[in-house]
Amino acid sequence: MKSPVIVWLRQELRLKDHPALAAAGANGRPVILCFIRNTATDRPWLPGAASCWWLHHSLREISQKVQNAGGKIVLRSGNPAEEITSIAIESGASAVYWTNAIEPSDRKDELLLRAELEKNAIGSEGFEGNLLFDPAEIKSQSGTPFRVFTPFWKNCLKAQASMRAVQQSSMPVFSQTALESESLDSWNLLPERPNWGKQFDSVWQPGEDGGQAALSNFVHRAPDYEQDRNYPAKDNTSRLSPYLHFGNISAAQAFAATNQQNLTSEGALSFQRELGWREFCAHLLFHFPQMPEKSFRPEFSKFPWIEDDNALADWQKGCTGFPIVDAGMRQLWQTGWMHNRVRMVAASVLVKHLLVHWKHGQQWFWDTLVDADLASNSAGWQWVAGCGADAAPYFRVFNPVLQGQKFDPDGDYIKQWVPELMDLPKKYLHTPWLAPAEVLKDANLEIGKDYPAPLIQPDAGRKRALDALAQLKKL
DNA sequence: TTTTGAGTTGTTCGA
DNA sequence: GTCGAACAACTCAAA
Repeated sequence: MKSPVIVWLRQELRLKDHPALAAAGANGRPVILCFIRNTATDRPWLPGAASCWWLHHSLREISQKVQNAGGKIVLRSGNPAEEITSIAIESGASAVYWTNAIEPSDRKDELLLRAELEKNAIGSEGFEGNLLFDPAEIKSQSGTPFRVFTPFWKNCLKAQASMRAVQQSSMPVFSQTALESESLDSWNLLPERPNWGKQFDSVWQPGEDGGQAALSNFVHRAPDYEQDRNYPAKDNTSRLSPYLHFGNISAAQAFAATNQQNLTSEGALSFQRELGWREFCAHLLFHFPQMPEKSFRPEFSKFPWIEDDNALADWQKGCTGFPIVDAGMRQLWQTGWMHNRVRMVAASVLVKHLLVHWKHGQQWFWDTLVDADLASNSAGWQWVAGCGADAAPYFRVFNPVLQGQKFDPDGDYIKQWVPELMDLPKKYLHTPWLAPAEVLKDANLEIGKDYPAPLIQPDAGRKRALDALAQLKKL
């Protein structure tokens, strides 16, 4: 009887195109899958509430699949190094395999586990699988990590030959283990009181099957992606982000799928560029592990942020008085996701018009997004705030009214998520506070009662942000 | 080696 | 109404 190999799952909750799993199951070796709910108290960035929802359903799906194949997933809570070593000893495993992670605390866990396993003469190996490229391999000509996206992605495309390819492998043999496992339900990953996730079920199908379905659905829409992706009402983004974050599908699968079908389509190339941004953010976090905590540009530690709990709460609830922002924030709360264009506008309003520290926005998105990803979320917020790598120039301040008029010209998106504005004529949909009294009356709307007045006038907010940034330059 | 040009997602102003 | 320029500072690659 061959001794089993353990595969430690984290953010690669799939069975196909899984290099660590394929290697573990090679030559008919029995495989034990395990997932450790990390309860180490010194660990920052434990999964947020929406992430927990997705995690629950992904784990349930994969564990069902493994069960159907005659095995089971071992679920444990605690410190990964200790738990996995003890699982390995209990099961007589010859080795533990995993997929290399990017998050600093995950990488620390890998080192600790490797050391623990070595002490017990158990093998260990980390595999690629989450990204298209190994972030340690990509360097500019001067040998340093890239800090600008375009040269980074050019470099990646030039090196396409060394991009990780999709791996076809048959289902491994799963060990019929008697190892103890906690029950998924006992982890209480789903919301209860209140059950804010009740709309999630109708919007998402977490897991590998849902990911494959979303990918093939997107491939048909990809030709129009370039044109339509900026219009939230058209809803022609890929919606693959949570599947990619949890590894329900791999980035390599997504890249390959859009390559086959639409080799020459602008839309496919533009989508692959977005995969490139995911890759770039991971690259940044890998090389600059402080990114989630500290501004990339050190001078921003002196930025005159305003601690304004009321403004923050209004922003979180979708009550800023800017319809496009409020629509986005409510879409986020109700579905765990927000359209990319609207994310930029909502984020810009928080950090520029309201001068609230980007960390508060980062934290809220972390808790509410089903696709919350430490690398992308942190890099994105720093980009909007202007303190990140390859960040927006300081003078680039989104005007929430103009953005709404440009990208939701008929107000369909706004009306979907801010129904109290339903009867307002198109002319005032983006500026309800400017509507004449009789128009408001006809629309059954009282500003300040049915819908808030804007927290700050767009031009005043813009000026205040530019002044704050100018002040920073003088220091 | 040094210089030069270009760089995800914008807005405003003045011609 | 449309269009180009201006709005920094810095990274990277190519000339």
